[in-house]
Amino acid sequence: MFSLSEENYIKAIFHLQKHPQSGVSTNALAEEMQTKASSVTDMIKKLSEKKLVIYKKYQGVYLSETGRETALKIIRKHRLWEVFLVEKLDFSWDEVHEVAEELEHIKSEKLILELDKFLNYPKRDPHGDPIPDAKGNFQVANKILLSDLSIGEKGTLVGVKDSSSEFLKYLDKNNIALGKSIEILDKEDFDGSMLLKIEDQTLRVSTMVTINIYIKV
Amino acid sequence: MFSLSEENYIKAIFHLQKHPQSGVSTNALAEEMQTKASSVTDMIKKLSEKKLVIYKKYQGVYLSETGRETALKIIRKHRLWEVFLVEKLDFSWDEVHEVAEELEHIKSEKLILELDKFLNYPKRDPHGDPIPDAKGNFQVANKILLSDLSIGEKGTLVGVKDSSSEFLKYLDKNNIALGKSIEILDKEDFDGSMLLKIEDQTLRVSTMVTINIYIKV
DNA sequence: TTAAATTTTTAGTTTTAACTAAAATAAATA
DNA sequence: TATTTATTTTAGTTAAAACTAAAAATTTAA
Repeated sequence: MFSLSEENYIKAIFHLQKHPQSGVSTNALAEEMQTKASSVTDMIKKLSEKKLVIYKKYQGVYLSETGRETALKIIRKHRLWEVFLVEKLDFSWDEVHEVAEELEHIKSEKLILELDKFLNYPKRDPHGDPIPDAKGNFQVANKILLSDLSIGEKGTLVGVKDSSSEFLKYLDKNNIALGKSIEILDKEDFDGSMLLKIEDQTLRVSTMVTINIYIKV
Repeated sequence: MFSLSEENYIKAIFHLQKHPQSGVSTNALAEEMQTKASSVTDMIKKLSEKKLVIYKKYQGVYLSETGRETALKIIRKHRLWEVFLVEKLDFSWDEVHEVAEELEHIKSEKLILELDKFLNYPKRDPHGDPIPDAKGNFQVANKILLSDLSIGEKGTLVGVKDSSSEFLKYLDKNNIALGKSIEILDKEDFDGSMLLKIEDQTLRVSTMVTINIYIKV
């Protein structure tokens, strides 16, 4: 149906489109895809001809409805495979991304349907991100960034924004994991760092950490 | 490491090399790869530069030791995924090949090590073919073609030569499966067809069938 | 509101892996 | 052995997806 490269572009546009409501810029896409702006323009033209994106010169690019559906299918596959790797093959949450990046492109409806069943229809991946169902629907959690909480507020860790291996290993090392309860004991106005009570332990973390953790209050 | 196309060529050469002890011909490879002889020549030159094959113009091509190891790794992955699909995801043995053709190219040592463990180190795939271990070793079964048996001989069905969906569905329909005991009740000299006793049923099959079933006597 | 800086697009190349057509080599046959 | 036939290789193209360098459009700033 679509080439590897086309699928990766669609996915990248989907991820970048979330933040701004405006179109995705050529440069932003080039950055995300680790390529040059000129290559992006070429590919966008192709995707536009295939009706996967809406594109006007110099105006940025948007996913069409078909494009959005395509993106959600790929994301569904990616996240289901991540669950598989962690729950069945003993991968840790910082090891799954790269492999899932490859597995997400395997083309078989049945494979994903059966994998979903085998995993018992999981709703979230190992990083707390929602898994779209076969129709592309998924629940958007009412989560907020840890950095937006004030002293005294409490919540549960439900996701991470940065899924890099480095960040996840830091969390592991400090015993911070999905589902743990967190309370803000203190917050430093100066640099935004926080003193947290995570279950029974107390820990001071920098803004780099607080802006990458999602909390459900 | 190697491109998708390179891996598929290596695999094809491995499969074709089994039969004749001589080199694999350009035309045979073209047939196997569903491409033109000229494309094959191009690719063989590249594989030769990468030391995966041994090649002299007009002399056919052979896998080098590295090439053989590479082929066995891909075959190991293919067959492990087939076991996964059948045992965990309820695929039938005629549905697994295509998907495994894609999965076999996923690049992760850990993935295959863990998958092997998860499946409890299977020795054979759903079609009875041996699965190489992590070092590339596998047991060669002392199997023979059903067509080579004579009236009165008995054995167990241990594999199929043709793994096409059509053939496998034919076997399913007639209740012929791996592990079943088979006895030759009669054999027609004229066309090679056989009257078989398979467990409790009696069935007449054509040569097309007998030359594609492996028996262990 | 021009001029400078930035972003984006165009034009032209490169690489990979295919292709066609024609030439070269090897094998088969008269 | 000479000639015909079949196989294999070479030469030159094509398409996808990247690239560089330069031109065009947009945005920012003087």
